Amino acid sequence: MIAEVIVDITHSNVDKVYDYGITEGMNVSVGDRVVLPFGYQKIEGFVINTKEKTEVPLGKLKNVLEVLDDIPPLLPETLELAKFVSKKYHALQSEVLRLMIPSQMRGGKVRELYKNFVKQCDIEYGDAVKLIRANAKNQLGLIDAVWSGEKDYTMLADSYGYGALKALQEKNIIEIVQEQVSRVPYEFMETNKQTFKLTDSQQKAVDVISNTEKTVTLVFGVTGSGKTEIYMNLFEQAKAQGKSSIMLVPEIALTPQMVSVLRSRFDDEVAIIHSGLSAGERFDEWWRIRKGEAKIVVGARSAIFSPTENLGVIVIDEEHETSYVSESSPRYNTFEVAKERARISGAKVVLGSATPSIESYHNALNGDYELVEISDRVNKKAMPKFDVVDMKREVKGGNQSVISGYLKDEIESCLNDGNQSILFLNRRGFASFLQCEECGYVCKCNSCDVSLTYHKDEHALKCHYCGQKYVVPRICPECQGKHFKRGGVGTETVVNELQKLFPDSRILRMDNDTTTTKESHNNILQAFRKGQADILVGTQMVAKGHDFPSVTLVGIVNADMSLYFSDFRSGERTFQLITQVAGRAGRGDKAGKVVLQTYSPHHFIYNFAIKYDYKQFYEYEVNARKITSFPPFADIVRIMIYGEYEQKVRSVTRMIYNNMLDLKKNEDKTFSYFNGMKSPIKRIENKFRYQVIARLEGEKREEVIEKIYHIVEKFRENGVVSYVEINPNSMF
DNA sequence: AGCACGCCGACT
DNA sequence: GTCGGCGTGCTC
Repeated sequence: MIAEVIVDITHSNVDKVYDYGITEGMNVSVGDRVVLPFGYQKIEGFVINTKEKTEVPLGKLKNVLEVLDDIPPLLPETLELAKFVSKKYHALQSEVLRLMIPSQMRGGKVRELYKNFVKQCDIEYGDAVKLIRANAKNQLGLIDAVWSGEKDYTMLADSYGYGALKALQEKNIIEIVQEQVSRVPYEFMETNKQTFKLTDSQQKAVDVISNTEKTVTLVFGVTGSGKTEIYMNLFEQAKAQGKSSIMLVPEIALTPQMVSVLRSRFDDEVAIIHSGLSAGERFDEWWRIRKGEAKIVVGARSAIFSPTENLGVIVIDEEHETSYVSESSPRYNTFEVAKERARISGAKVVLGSATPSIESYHNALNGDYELVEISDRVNKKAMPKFDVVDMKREVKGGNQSVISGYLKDEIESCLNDGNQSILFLNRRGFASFLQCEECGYVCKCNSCDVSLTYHKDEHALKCHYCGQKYVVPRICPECQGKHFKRGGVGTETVVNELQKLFPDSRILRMDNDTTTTKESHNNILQAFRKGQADILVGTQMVAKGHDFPSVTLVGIVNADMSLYFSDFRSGERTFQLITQVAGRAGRGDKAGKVVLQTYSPHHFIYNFAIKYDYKQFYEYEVNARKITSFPPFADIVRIMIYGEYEQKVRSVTRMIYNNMLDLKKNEDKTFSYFNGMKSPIKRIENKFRYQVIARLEGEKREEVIEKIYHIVEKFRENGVVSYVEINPNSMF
C-alpha cells in the first residue's frame, strides 16, 4: 500500500503530494497524521489518500514511520473542504490542513489527560467489611465512601490516606483504574434548565428554514427578536435526526453568558471552541467533537473546520460582522467556506442579522437565499427612541465639550433615576493625538506612517499599529516649540469630561487599552452588569450583543467618524453600528433612549438609522452600489505588496501592475477600474506598503481573479510579501 | 522549512 | 594548504 501525504511544512517548494510506502502490518488510513522521513529530517504529515501503486522509483520511496493518533483526526469531509480552501484562496495545502486540527496537537505538544479513579470490585459491602481489621478506621471509611459512589482518587487519598487505598486494593475490594478525562471549559458554570416556548414568529422561522429547498436562509430579525432561540431549535431538530450542528459567532460575542445559555439547553453535548481556552481544554473539546460526543459546536470563524460528521446545519450569527473574513493567510471568507461545507455534507446554512450585509440581503431578495423576516420583538417592546443633536450648533453656542448640553441633561436624569448609561465612541483612527501649537507638527511613529495616540494614564504616546511606546516630547523636533495641544477625541477624553460634569458618578472605560486580556474584557462587562458603575464609556466593543437590563440611555458621542472613510462599506458600517449600539438601551423593563451627536444631522444614513428602517437604507445603498459599480455588482480585487526595502517593493508592484495591464487589455470589459499606488498607510512596522486595485464586473470575474492570483504568484520574491484580497474589509 | 553540497576569501 | 561564508537545490 502507498500513502499520499502532504508534509507539514509551510513552504511553496514542498506544497505537493508525496508518496510513501506502508510497512506490512502498519495500519495507515486516510486522514491520519503520520511521522515521515523527509530528506535528512523527520517530520509530520497528513495522509490524504491511499493507493496500490506509485510512479515513484523504488530507490526513492520511503516508508511511513509512525501513525500519530488512535483514530484519523481528518475526516473525508474536512479533507475535501481543505482542498477547496487551498484552491480557492491559493493557500498552501499544509497551511490549510493546519486549520483542520487544534494547533496544540502538532508536534505532540498536548496530550490526553488521564486520572486515577477508584472502583469497587465485584464484592458485597458486608463481605468487604469482613476482610478488614475491626480497628482499621480509614479502610472502613474508604469502603463507605466508595460504596456511596465516590470515585475521585485524589480526594479519597486526601481523606483516608494512600495506605488504606493500597490495602483495599491488595484485598481486591477496590481497584484503581486510569481513565481519560476531558478538560471542560467553564466546567462549574451555573446553568438553569428551563423550558422554552417559541413565539409564533420564531416558530414560523424554524418551519421555513426546515422546509425550504434552498441551502442558505437569511434570518433578518430585529434586535431582540430571539434569533438564538431559533438557532437552538434548529440544533434540537438536527440532534433528533442524529445530525450535528455548527454555530459561528463573532469571537467577541462568545461570552460566558452565551455559553451558559447553550449549556443550560444542551449540557455536554455542546463543545465550545474559542481563543480563551487553555491548550488542554481546546484539545479535549476538539476530540469530543471528533468522537461524536459533542454534536453541537459553538465557536468563532475557525470552528467552521470542526470535525463534525453528518452535519445538519451551520449557523452564522451576526453574519454582517467583518471578523468572518480571515486577515491572515489563509485569507478565507467564512461564509464561502460554510457554503462549500454545506454542499459537501448536505447541510443547511442559516445567516442571522438585524442589519444584514448588503450582499446577503440582495441575494435573499433575488431568490438565491431563502428569506425569513422577524419584525416583532419577543418582549413586544418598541425599540428605543433617537434624539439627534446637531454638534455644529452646539459649538456655535459656545460649548467646546464633546458632550452636548442635551446629552448632559439626559445623563443627569438617568443618574438621578438610578439607571445606567452607555456612551459609545467610534474612534477608529481619530484617537487623541499630540500637536505642536506653534508649527502644527503632529507626533508620528518611527516605524509606521501614522500619528501617535496620547495615553493619559501612562503619560505616553503609543502607535496603534505596531504597539510601540514613546516618551512624550518636551520640545517640538521641527520648530523647538515648547507647547503641545491635544487634538481629537478618545475614550479617555470622554471619561475626563464626564468626571468633571458628574464628580460623584462611577465611570468604567472599555477599549483596546483596558481589555488586554479576555478576562479583563469580561470583568468590565460583569462589573457594569452588577451595577458597580453608572456610566460605561467604550468603543465598538460595548455595542456587541450585551444585555444590560438597567441601561436606559445610550449616547453616541461622535456618530460621524466612520462615515467619511473612502470605503464603499462605510455607510453600511455606520448604519449597522448605530442600530447595534441603540439596541443596548431599554433591554429591561424601563424604556430606553438614544442620543446621537453629529455634525451632519441630516445625513441620509442617520435618517434611516433613527427610524430603524433597514429596508429603506438598503434600497438607497444598493442603488448607489449599482450605479457606481461596487459589490454585489462588482468585485474589488486588492493586491497588497509590502516589504522592508522600498525599491524592491516598488519593482514587484510595477511588475504586477504591468502584467495586470496586459490582462486588462484582453479583458477590458471586465475591468471597471484599475490603479496601482501606495497604500493609504504607506508604512507599518518599517515595511513599505503598496497596492494594486482593480474592480471587476460581468461574467468573467472569477476567471480574471484566477489569472490575477497567477500574476501575483509569478512575482513572488524574497523580502517582499504579496497577497490578493477580494472585497476586503479595510483598504489601509 | 531545513539541511547538505559546493565553490570562493582570509587564517592557524 | 583548510576553515567557513551563504548561494543553490532537493526532499516521496
